[in-house]
Amino acid sequence: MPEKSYDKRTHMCGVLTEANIGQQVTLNGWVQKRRDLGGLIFIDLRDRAGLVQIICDQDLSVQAFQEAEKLGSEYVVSVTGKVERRQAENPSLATGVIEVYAEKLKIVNEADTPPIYIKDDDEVAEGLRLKYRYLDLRKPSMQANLLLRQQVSNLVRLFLTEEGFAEVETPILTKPTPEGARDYLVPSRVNAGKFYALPQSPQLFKQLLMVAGMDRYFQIVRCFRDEDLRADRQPEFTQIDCEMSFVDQEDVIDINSRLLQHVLREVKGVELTQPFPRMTYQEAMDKFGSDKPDLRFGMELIDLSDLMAGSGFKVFADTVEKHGQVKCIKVDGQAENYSRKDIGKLEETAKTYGAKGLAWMKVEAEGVVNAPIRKFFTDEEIAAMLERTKAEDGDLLLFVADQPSVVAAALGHLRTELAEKLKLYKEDDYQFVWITDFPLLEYDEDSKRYVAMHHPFTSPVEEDRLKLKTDPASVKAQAYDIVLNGYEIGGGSIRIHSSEMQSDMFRTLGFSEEEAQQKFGFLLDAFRYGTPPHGGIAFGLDRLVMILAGEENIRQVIAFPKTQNATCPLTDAPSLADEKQLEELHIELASGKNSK
RNA sequence: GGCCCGGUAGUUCAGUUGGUUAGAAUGCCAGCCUGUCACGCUGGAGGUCGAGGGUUCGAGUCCCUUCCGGGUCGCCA
Repeated sequence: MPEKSYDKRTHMCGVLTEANIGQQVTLNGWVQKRRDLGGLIFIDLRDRAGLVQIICDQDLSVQAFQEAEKLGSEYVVSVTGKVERRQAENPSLATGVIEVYAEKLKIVNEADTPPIYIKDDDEVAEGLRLKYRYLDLRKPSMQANLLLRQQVSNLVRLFLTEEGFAEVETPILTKPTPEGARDYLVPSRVNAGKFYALPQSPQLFKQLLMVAGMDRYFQIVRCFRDEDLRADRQPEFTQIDCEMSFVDQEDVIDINSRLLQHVLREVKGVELTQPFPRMTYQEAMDKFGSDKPDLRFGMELIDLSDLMAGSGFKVFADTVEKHGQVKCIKVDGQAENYSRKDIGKLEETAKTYGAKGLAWMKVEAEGVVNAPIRKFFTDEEIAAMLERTKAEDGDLLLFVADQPSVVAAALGHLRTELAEKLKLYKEDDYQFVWITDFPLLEYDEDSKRYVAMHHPFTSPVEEDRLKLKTDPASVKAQAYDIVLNGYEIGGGSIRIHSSEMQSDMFRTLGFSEEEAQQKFGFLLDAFRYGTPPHGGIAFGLDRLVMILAGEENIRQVIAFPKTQNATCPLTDAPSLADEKQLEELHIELASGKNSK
């Protein structure tokens, strides 16, 4: 019988310590690095557990030495030898006090020179990293991210299971949803001309599971949305999806706060106190200009509208007159560090969010205000502004005057941009906040109708129920988002559980009776057979793991992500279909010609 | 769909006002080297300057188009 190409390993590379000194071990791994000193060859051998140094000395083993001479980067080898204490320790390596004296070395498989560096501090273009993802994933940081992801999934799964949640799978081939994001469509071969959609979320199925009496459901589930990508958005992503029966908003918030507390404790060793902070949507927008405020730092938006109403600065006064706002943020101690040019750049940022400009003031020594707009204000007005903003010498004030949504967007984004630049927060700080009291509906100018802010199955708060017909815009929703460090990592609501209420909601959204029946008839039917009050939440697992991993990009915690173009450089998906396949699927391309 | 940034050696980048043969580091190849760990030393190979078109005596450099990557606005119930 021919000898196997490798010897069975006894240990992982990265786990060897002083305790193994004197032991004979067999390691299987990849050549991270070979240092050939002529008569002596060092190899850094890598596996998932880490690196260990192998030493090949011809006085000890001619076989091992001769094989080692042939090694290149990323060759797969099998090494047997004795663990010994090093002559010179390497404190930067976990296994740095020991090394393995190779007695036998087998080249298990050769490797072409890798096109990208396989080390954590590389700066290889991301497109290349994705094309050679199987090499990129050999990097310790990427392996750590994937393992962290598994750890979080496991913690969630165990926690929810212990809390009585049942894990149930729901269909991936499902029905297109009229509201919400664009669907990925899947043609049906056996039903000519008909399509499934990939789920944007298992929303309706989890509600049906509540009707089914499952009481508490969860699923760690892939979801799909055919929208443009961002650093924190992929077209397919994973949700931790939960639903509970006979609960109110407080119940859902409580259990999920405890879930997050548990995850943070286990993963980060951080002890968060309960209850988590709360903020209404309105308060978040007013103070932070965002419904996902980053609470790791202050720099809140300060409203000066009342002071500016009759001021000498016409731009501000007129804006207030037209029901707009004048707000500012105070950048502590940065007056000297921001030149006009720097402020000009900030103004460009403000303009991307619709602001017409960015006014500024620098408070110099002894309360003297330096600003192009200084001349428009009386001393009393300046004094009032300084008092309101609590501005001190050396502070920089940045003002935006516009309609409230523009002021919020512009100052909200400036706030986070400045905080990042000025490092106003610690990387290992985890600030959760629940955002509540969202509006149920918002008016959509494009379609000239109300659309659900969360989704059309969200229940209004009890006291606003009757206003659904008379004053839809003022109705608050029993909806809540959980925000971590400025990222929305989850959101949910108490759902509508009566058929009539759900019909009312569809009417408010402008659906005809027929449309509602055709699109959601199955839900309305289900609701007639004894539906418990229910509600739930869904977390974005990728985003949560991204934050816990300290990454700024969701692709870093997904094994095989898509590029901004929603393509995969590794597999070259999406690709053209062959003609036969299209024919089977009853598809004719718009060009009129199906071809490769 | 809009805006911004980028694309030059396998990789990361530099490349002046448009001007001779497009450079560096690293990687790779060859030789030397018994305590390296960013090993060292010597030598070498390696380029469709993303693609196409234009301006020019002359384009990596200027103009137009286009493709690709990243960020972002819109979009993401």
